[in-house]
This record gives sequence, C-alpha cells and structure tokens, in this order.
Amino acid sequence: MTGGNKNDKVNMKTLAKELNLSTATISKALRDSYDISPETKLRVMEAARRLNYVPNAYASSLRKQSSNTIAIIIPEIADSFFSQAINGIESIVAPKKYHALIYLSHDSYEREASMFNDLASGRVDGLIMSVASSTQDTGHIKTLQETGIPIVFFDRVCEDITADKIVTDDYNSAYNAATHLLQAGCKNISLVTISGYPSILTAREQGYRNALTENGFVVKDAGIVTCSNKYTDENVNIIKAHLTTVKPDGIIATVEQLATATYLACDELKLQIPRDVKVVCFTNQITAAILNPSLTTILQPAYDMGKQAAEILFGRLSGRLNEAKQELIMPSQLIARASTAR
Amino acid sequence: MTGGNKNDKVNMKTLAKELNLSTATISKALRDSYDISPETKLRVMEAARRLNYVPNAYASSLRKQSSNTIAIIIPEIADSFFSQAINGIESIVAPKKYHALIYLSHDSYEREASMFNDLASGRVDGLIMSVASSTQDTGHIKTLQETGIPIVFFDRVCEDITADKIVTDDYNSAYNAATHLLQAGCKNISLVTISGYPSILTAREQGYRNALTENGFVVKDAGIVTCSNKYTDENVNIIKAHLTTVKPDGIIATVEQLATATYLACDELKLQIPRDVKVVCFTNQITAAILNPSLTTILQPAYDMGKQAAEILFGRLSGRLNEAKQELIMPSQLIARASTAR
DNA sequence: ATGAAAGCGCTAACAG
DNA sequence: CTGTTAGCGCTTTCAT
Repeated sequence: MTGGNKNDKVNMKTLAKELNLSTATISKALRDSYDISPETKLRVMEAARRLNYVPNAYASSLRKQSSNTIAIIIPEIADSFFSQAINGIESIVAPKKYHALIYLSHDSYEREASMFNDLASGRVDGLIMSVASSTQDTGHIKTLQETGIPIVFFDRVCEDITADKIVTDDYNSAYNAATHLLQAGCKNISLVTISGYPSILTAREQGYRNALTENGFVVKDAGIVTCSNKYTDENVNIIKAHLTTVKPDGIIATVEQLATATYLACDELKLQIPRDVKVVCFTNQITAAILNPSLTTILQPAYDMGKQAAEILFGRLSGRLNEAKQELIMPSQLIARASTAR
Repeated sequence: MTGGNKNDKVNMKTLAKELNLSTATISKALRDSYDISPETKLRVMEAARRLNYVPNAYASSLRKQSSNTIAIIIPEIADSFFSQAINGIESIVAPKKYHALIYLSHDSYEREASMFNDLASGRVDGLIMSVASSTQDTGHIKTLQETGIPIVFFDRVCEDITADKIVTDDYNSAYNAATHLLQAGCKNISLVTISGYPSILTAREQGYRNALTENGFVVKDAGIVTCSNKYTDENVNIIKAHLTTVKPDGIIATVEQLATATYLACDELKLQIPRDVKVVCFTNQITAAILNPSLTTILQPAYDMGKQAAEILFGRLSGRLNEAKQELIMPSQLIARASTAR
C-alpha cells in the first residue's frame, strides 16, 4: 500500500495518553457530556483535531447496539422515480449524520429475501423499502419487523403488513388517466403493465377498469398487456404484438420503463402518436417534455415521498412517533402533453 | 416496538451453550475452517439455522479491522450515467457479499470533503469515486489515500492523484462530435458545458477546440457557454441567452442534464432542431431515441465502467493486483440520430 | 469532574 | 480437533 502507515492510528486511547486522561473522559468530552469541565472539553477537542482523530463507527455501533445507519431497498436504481426518491431520503438522512445502505432487489424475490438476513444482524436501525414486483410471500419482511426494526414502505407497499406507508393515489391517477384518454376521444384503451404483485399495479388496474366501466365500456382481459419486469427491450415486441392484434387507440403504461418500449413499438409499426394511438405513462423522467411527441405523464412526487418516508422513519427511531402506523397518500399529477392531444 | 423481543438475541455464545462447545469452535465451524470435524460443522450449521443465528457484522468488522464494505461517491444519483455505473459496480460487489455505501456529493466540494472523515474511520475497505465538479483542492482525497485505502476513480478523475482510473476517451469523443457536426454542415458550433474542474470537461473542450481549429475555424471564447452544475432549470435561460446572441448552428452539450435544457431553450426560442441548430449531447438517457427530434448522443459504457472499477478495486483489496496503478480508457460511442441530420 | 472496569460479539493466537 | 484467552475501540455504570 502506498505509504499506508497503519501504526499512527489514533483512537481514544491515543488521546487519553496524550492528555493524561482516561478514555472514559475522552468519550464523554467528545460527546459534549454535561459532567466534563469546559476546559477539558476544549483540550480534548483540540487534541482530537490536531491528531486527526476519527471515531470508529463499528466499535461504537457494537457497543451501543445501534448503528446510525438505515437501509433502503428498491427494485432498481436506474429509474427516475427511485433515484429521485433516494435524493429525498438522503436530504433527511445526511444532515442527521446517518448513513444509508442501498440494496437493489432488481425486482427479484430471491435477492430481496436474501438481503433481509443482513438486516437482522443489527446492521441497520431501520428500513425504507419499495417491494420487488415478484414478491408474493412477505414472510421475510414480517420476520424482520418482529425483531423490532421499524420499516417504512413507499410506493410499492405490502398490503398484508401493518407498517407506515407512503403511496400515491394510484387508483385515482389511473382513473384520471383513463378519463383523460376518453375525453381525448379514445374508444379502445389498453393498459400496459408489468408482471408481479405490487399493490400499486392492482390499484392502477382497478382505476383503469372502473373508469372504463363507468363510462359504458366493457373491459376485456385482452386489453391488458403484461410485460416483463426486467428492464429489457423484449417488451417492445410484446407491445407490438398487442398493438397489432388488439389495435388500441389509447394506452396507459403503468411504469416508467414502459414509456420507451411503447414509443419504440409504435414507431416500428409506423403508428403515429397521438393520431393513431394516444399514450399516457406513469413516469418521472425529466425528458418527458421533450419526447417525440411530448409525453403525457402521471408524475409522482418522488422526492417528497422519499423525504416523508425518512421523516416518519426517524420519528419511529427517536420514539417521537409512536401512534398507530400511518398510511400517507400523496397526490400524483397528470401533466397533459402532446401524446394525448386530440 | 411491536413485539420486539430483544432478549432472544442469538449470538455465538448462545450457539456455544446450546451445543456445549466454545465460541471459538462455533466461529471456525461457521467459517468452514479446516480444523473442525465435519460432524461438528454440521451440528453448528444446523443449530445456527434452527435458532436463526445472524452474525453481527460490526463485531466482526471491529475485530478483523476490515468491513467488507466499499464506498461509492458520486455527484448525483438521478443521472443515467451514474445510476447505470452503480448497477455495474453492484454486479461485482453483491456476489462477493460486500456492501456498498453510496455517498452523494451533489457536486459540492464541501459535502465531498466532509464525507472523507467518515471513510478514514475504517468504515470502508475501499472507495470508488467520481469527483464533484466543484472540487479543485484534492487534499482530502490524498489524505485518505495515505491511510492505505485503495481508491479507484471513474469518469471524473483527479489528474493530480496517482490511482486507478477508468475513463472514456473524452477528447476523441468531443473531437468526433464536432467533426460530425461539421460534416452535417455546421459553421458555428458552440460548446455547452458546466462550471467546475473535472478533467473530463477539459478533455471534451480540447477535443472540441482542436476539431474546429484543424478544420480551419477559429474558436472564440464566446462559443463556450458555462452552465450551472446544479440540476436546475436556470440553465435554460443561460442557453437561451447564448442562442440569441451567438446564434450557433450546432451545439455540443457535455453532460447529461444539459440535453433537456438545450431542447427546452430551442423550443422556447422557436428554433427548430436540426434545421436551425443541430445538437449532440454526452448522455446515457435511454429516452434519447424517442426525443423530439431523436437526439444524437455520445453514449458512455457506464455499466461496464462501473464493473471495471469494482473489479480493479477488488484486485487491490485482495492483493491480487499490485502492479502500478492503471488508467483504463473505454470507448464511447457516437450514435447519430435526427438532431444532427442535414 | 474524572477514572476504573466491564463488556458489546467476534476472531485469532496459541495450548492442549 | 477443540478450548482458553486476549482484545478490536468504544460507551456506560459506578466509584471516587
């Protein structure tokens, strides 16, 4: 190692020796405890700075049985919704000098379940998560919860678990999206969605179904296309097949990665948006406004959802918050653009 | 806490008591050490599973003085290049049962520098980073490096630090982008870039300058627009002002977040791409192909860069790799689309 | 106001 | 093959 002088490691013992104090005093002085004299505190702080003392987080965690670390479990990081949510979480976590350990499930139940081993070891004090779309059995989550670690769900929540949850009004958003398409003149609206069990998909599908039914349309199963939850381009073919057979004049895409797939499918089939098919998608992509044509989106308050989730988690961690678990529903926003123009 | 039965915490002592063995034996058995009898190993494994034993990572880290954790420092997470790079890093880190602690500098030198305190505490075994654009003084990085922690830079590297580096061929990419615009008929090409010191910006600017000069053009400083490195929309105005005064017929945008700003600026000024202005941008956004018009991009191999960075880091950590530091240059790809059509 | 001592859970010499 | 022992660096009673 280039100049790794491991021996100059300075810990509390070093400081104690330097100042002729005990490590106990050092410890208290550094934590600004009330029963240390102001002058001693100053001497300790000064020495710490001078010798470049850095506390060992693991020793502290081991001793205190708490880690000042939280976990974030999300399906995917290369997704605007989730990355914006992380920025929101981080805006709360960082100032508190907490750390965030980010786990990516890649929408796989197996990966997700295996991560929970780690979490039970006291590695983290709390968890913020969005469930993998392939997760059906939630035993791993319940087990962790029983150890007393607080969990806050956001967006993709577990219906069968009692915990704090931050979601958007998925039912209404999809209902509004469908209504918006109907008003734009669509008569045959399809739902393009992904496989899996997240509650948000059920809610979005229900909103879609009810909007159609209430407007006198019959919802056929053929009108619902299920794509892969992988971020691959096989979905383009699935959507192309659907467009060819069912010939919808309107599409609601339920998750971000389906926006590009839908556009490409239409393009390859020489279908023009919005003339031949109108499209609306649940997405937070900043480029929606400059797409060809600009895309009507349902924009979720990702940053604020993350922020809220973190705030609630810290409320639980500090004991400040100990009422019943709450479910916070934050409004999404339908932003009409050219892809749904008449 | 809901059913938090803290007292059933099972550690090695519990297992030892259960099986009438010492904790040393338990420890070795669990690590599959050669000097434990197969039957004992089986008994230990079985008991561990039965009692739901989870090792305490912090105790282990404290004792071993290594944490099986690496740090990733990047400017921003809501950026396709960086999030794809993280996926690449994670593809190497996860199978090794390592953890990745992600730190976001938000392109601020102060934030970045303050993170380095944390890292010196033995919290992480190694670091993969992309430097904040506002970082000029690299003392904090050098200090950490001197403690013997291996550092691998990717994309935004530090010129004045000897370390492993993964970059793309920024000079050539910009050179090619400029040549591409010239071939498309541009006579007045501007560079839209961000403020800050990353070497990649210098390289990209140099590629731009040389391509123009070699083709008989004079590069004026007015042809280079410097935007904010914040992910805000004030940049739209900066670019609008430039378009109005300098009236370029071609634009090279050096970083992802400037693509949307450039498009919006043109749109607001009713300038048509590619008729009035041709645009090429360094970006990994998946939506580039479906923009209006589709955007000519310089696509960096983000995922592979992350993967390589992680592989080199693990090479250093394992001691397998101990030759001189290497600088790996990975090729970017210019993907011509409608925004630069003649 | 300061210090002595115990111990968080684990690992690694070393003995047997 | 198994156990004893010491200690990683820190925090926290409990004395003084």
